[in-house]
Amino acid sequence: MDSGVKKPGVTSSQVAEHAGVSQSAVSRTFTPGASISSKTRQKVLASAKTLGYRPNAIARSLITNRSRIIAVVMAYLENLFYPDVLEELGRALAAENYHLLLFTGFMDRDSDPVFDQLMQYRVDGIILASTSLSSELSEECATAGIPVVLFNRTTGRDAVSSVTTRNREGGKRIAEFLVAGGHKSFGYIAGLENSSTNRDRFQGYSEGLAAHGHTSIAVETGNYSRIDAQDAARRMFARPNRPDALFVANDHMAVAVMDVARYEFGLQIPDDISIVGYDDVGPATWTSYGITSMSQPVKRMVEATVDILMDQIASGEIEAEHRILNGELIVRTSARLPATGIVVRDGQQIYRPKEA
Amino acid sequence: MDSGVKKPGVTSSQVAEHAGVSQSAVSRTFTPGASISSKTRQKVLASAKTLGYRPNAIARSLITNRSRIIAVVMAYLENLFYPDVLEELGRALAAENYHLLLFTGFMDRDSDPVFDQLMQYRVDGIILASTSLSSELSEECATAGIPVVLFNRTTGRDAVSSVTTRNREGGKRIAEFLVAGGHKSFGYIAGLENSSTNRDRFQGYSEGLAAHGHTSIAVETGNYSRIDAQDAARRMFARPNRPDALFVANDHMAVAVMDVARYEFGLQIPDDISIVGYDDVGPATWTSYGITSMSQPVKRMVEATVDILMDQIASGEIEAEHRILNGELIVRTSARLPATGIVVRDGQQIYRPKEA
DNA sequence: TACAAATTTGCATACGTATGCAAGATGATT
DNA sequence: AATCATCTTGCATACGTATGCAAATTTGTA
Repeated sequence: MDSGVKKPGVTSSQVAEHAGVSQSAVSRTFTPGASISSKTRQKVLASAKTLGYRPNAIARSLITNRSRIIAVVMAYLENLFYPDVLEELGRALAAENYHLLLFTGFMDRDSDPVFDQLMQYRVDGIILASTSLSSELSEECATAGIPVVLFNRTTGRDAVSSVTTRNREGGKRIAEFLVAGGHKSFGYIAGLENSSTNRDRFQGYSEGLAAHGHTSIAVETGNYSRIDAQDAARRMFARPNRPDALFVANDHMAVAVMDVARYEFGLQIPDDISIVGYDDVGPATWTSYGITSMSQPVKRMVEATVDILMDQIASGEIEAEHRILNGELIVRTSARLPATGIVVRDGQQIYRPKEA
Repeated sequence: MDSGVKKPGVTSSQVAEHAGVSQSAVSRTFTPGASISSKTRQKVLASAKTLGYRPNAIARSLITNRSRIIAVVMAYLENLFYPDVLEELGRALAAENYHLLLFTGFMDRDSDPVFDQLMQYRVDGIILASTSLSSELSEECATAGIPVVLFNRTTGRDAVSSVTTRNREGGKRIAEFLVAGGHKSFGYIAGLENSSTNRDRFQGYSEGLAAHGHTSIAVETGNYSRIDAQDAARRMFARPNRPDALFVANDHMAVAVMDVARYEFGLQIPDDISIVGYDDVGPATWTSYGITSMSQPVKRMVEATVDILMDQIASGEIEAEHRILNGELIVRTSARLPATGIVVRDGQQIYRPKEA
């Protein structure tokens, strides 16, 4: 039964009075690197403890023009890859004493309200980890002078920083792997059609196949969504000339595709059809699926992202920077094995054809 | 190649000057319900648009003592139930014009730093959706006068609000379902041992079984973690008297348990063993698993949570409130079916024994 | 038209902190 | 002991907005 009023909150002035020093002294006590003698510092800390004082981050932000808040925009969390990323981001940002303001669940082109919110909170940086978000948003932010990093995505004009993996090379390696496995007909379940990851992966895939004389690819679109992927799979498997090798643009869709293959079409994997995914995340690693998949190194991607942001915040320079990391083709049970090229590293089977 | 300085940011005074009015007028234009004529309002809005002005939420917070930020604390996102909750929370809070500050990835008892951060940002409310978080934290926040809601969790002393489902009744219904299915020996894969959900689910389960004369339950602990659940399953299935009915405390563990059962022990589900889970989330619904599971109505739980917070913020009264919602036992393929009691609602099979 | 009531406006101040500047305290060097 | 360099400290002010109060304006009424 508390009073109906709002919490009062102890201020630095109150601490100052209690400790018999100036408000400045209190401020300096809680400002790393400020000029303060250890004697008064101790006095202040003691008073602060007894009064239960904590610096008001809001007021601090107002004067320093730094909120120590990073906005993270993610269209959806249904794909476990993103929760994974989110958790790592939380860790990495906390380590830098930054905090994470999450925006999610609005995958329409109607990005303006989000942008408004971002601007209103004067966030110090923005991470766009959404494959389906208007790329105007990123430009808008950059124009406003706020560091932006595209996570797992790029835009055509590279005015804004990004962190990605070699999606094209990944698609190519998958093609080589499937060709080496002796497959003859190939399919592709696409992600969001206007996303850079989808474009790059498919480009690499088709280039890789073309290099071995395979120029025809059966394509259906799953939009990186489970439901759409199921429908795409149904169309794919109902084709008269069903492919015997299938690259699904991410693992999230791949598990849905595998369920359709097994339980709706009675297909044996990998005997009747080989399936390869992308991300190496969550269910892909479970025994039921065991998806052969190009990995994306989440931890290193997150490190790079935070690194770029911290750099730009510290320097004030917003020069676009592009970090491109390597993945590996993790070999499991969802696709037929080629005769050679599989090596073991860190207890995992990976595909590494000798490049010559 | 921008200048090295920080973004300037348009202020209300600049807008005021441009529009030929006072700063107060600008403020009132952006304050719903404030006293302002529509004529000056239009002038201000026009100037604001041309200058690209957006109210500074930080400065506003300082004076109103309201940050419009809700802190969400989640220990881990590995279990898809939580990303699901997170996405709904994002939606619900955005609808109320609140924002979501996410804290995650620190499941140690070392909660003090988190608490510090929360306090420093003067968040308007806190949602603790973490099963493994020190319950002291919640009391601390309540003491500080900040509304707190425990999500999917309670503490012994009900000084702090909570939103849960009827876990005990859920456990009981699962017991009845398995007994009605003709099972004779029963097991339980436990969640975190000191969590309220685990305690309540197990209590209901054992009460329900006891009511039919089954007093011995094989228990192993999976700590709501995938890895631990696998180990627990191995121990469980290696027992000489392996149970033929198994209640796994949540779906996240249940899928791991099913994989162990099928691929390490060669068990047929549900012929050799029936498995029932809890949450009705993610993989549980996939064909590969098809877990019979007690549902938790995420959407309604989130609504209740936000509702409680908004009430307490608006009124300033922090009277603990406990919302307890109902779930249903969704029947799929992971457990043997009882002869009666299964009804169809909304296209789903659920178990509803006639209570008499 | 005159006057009261209601509405709108600007002034001034407050929110809680950080920081440049000058004054004061301390220590080092001869 | 005297001079100078180095630290500490407090004062005053600024950050960008909201709001009580009184003055100014508009609206309504007789």
